[in-house]
Amino acid sequence: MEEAPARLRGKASWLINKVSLHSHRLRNEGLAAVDARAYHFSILAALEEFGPASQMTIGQRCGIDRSDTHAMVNELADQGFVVRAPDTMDRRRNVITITDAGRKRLDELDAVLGQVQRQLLAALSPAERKHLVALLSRVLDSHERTVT
Amino acid sequence: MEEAPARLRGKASWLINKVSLHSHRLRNEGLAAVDARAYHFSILAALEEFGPASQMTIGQRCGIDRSDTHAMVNELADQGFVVRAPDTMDRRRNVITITDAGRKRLDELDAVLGQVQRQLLAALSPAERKHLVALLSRVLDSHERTVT
DNA sequence: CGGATATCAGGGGTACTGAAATTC
DNA sequence: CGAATTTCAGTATCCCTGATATCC
Repeated sequence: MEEAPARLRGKASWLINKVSLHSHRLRNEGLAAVDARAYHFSILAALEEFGPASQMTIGQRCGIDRSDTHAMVNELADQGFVVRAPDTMDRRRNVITITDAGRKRLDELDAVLGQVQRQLLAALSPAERKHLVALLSRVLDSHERTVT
Repeated sequence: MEEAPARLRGKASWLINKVSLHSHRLRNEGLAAVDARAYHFSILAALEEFGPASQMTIGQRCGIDRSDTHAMVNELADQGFVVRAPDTMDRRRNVITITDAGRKRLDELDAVLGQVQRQLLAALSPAERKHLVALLSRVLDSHERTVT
């Protein structure tokens, strides 16, 4: 790409969008190599950290839409990384539980995504990477807290 | 959204994706209020800064796909903000030129997007906003330069 | 001829919406 | 009854590819 117009280059919204595209590409390439998708990692991470949960709860924790959560849980269940079982206490719910294979898968995907972070932020020093993560976290928090 | 899993919160790729979603939402809301789209601003900015150009060149400068460039130029031409004329030197090309109305429109959209930046980065101090833009610019440059 | 541009048709992924069925 | 959860069907936008026609 040629040099972009100054009015674009200076805008955070444009930069974030462009960096997000590179991030998407690197992430999907890395995960495709192990036959996984980004949502797989998100869901497994939520189940490992917070324990078994309904699909609704998983979606809220990961920021995944209810429709998409359903499809992704299906894929993970087909691969044996989670188990879907009806909740005996509240039969509207399904309880999703991570399996031992799912835990291994989570660690595998975490390693892949760690490498993706290094590729994505290769131009920054370790201290700068932490600073970028901190700044983005504060921006994100400010928008997610106001929703509630 | 509830608190996301730590494995997600710490990853730059995940943060960028989430922030990008908020950015998209704020930007589209702001632009929709004046009946515009993000690509309109990009194209007008490129024409104003670099002068009349073919659709191919505009696309390269703004990072817009050739198919989308065509449709967006159509919209801008319908609104009288640009003029499309065949290039007398090279009749494969269309030369796109910004109009006076287009220049006014560019300033209008720039003001809207300036407000969007302030909303998006409301949690950060002016110095932190500059730092974030600088970090993102370096990340972006490192990925766009290697492509060539 | 090869190479470049513009145009059209359409695919694929992601985020999202509406509505039905079930259960609390 | 209203509210919550799951599930399915479908929409919208964006990014991208393939193919064709035209012209250098």
